[in-house]
Amino acid sequence: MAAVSDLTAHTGYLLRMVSNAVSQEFARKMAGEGVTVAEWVMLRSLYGGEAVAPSALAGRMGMTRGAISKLADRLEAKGLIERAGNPDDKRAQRLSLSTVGAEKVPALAHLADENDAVFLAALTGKEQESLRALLHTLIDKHKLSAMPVD
Amino acid sequence: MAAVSDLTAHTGYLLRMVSNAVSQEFARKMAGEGVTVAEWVMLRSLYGGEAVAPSALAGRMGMTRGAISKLADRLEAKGLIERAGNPDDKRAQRLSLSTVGAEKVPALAHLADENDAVFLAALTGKEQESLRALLHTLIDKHKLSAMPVD
DNA sequence: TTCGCATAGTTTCCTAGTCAACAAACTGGA
DNA sequence: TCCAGTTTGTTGACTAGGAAACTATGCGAA
Repeated sequence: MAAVSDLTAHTGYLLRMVSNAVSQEFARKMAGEGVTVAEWVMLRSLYGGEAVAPSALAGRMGMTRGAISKLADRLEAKGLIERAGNPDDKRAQRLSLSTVGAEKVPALAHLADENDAVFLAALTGKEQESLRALLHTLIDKHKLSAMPVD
Repeated sequence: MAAVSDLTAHTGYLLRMVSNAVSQEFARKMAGEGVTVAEWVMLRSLYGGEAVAPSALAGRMGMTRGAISKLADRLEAKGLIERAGNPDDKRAQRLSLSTVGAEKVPALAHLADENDAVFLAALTGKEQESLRALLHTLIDKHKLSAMPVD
């Protein structure tokens, strides 16, 4: 007999369930600020640093260059980021936050902090530490690096 | 000064990172069998039980009825599920696995088991237990129920 | 020098969702 | 009884992202 394990028997399943719950709630909060999660990640990635090439962001965010191109279009249309050409290499661009964009990041970051805190409040401080440690172990051992967006 | 915490400071972020890694690898394996993750979840949900109404599946899978309708179209076109009318209520339908569909589930389930095992092998048995327990705590406390698909 | 290949970003086509409007079928209170 | 409101599944418009083709630019070896 082929044993068909229950869906919830898989830790991957539980992970997705929990992860989705946090993310969806977070997406809802971001939407209230007129921003998507992907947009938030890009804004945060550009915050307080050098201007960044779209292709570099693609790597960091785990998205294709095509997706980054469109995402940048949207953020530029909203006036939150700026595209600058690179005189050294006419193919290249440098993305950076606009003033408005930079001003918006702290508020969004606060929502992110809050979202995290509320969700994790279901665990004790020790448990939270434990969870974080386990996730870090998985990330390290699997050499995960892309910032998740979807 | 408004403190802007690092993206990776959020446990929700780590969760999404790990969850995405497992899911994407799983999606890749499912794709090799010509099935998407959402399709797998629907197939598994229909396995070994009564026929189910689309709207019930929508609830279980955390998707809209519209999405379920289209998903069922695809699975029906692939010959993996069957749609039956309900004489008691002419609006309603009952979805069930076709013979082919039922035969396919165990193989897919095996892939799911394997995917999980490989990923979690980065943790000791005790750690795996611990992770599962923490996730269950979060699920219980937040009363999560929808089967995650995306 | 220049030609072939690599690289950066864009664009087109496709997929899989959501949301909201809808038709058909059911239900229950006046 | 019958009609107003609800529920079921479907559909169309829209969105976000991936894959791959495409354009423009840069670079290195012959």
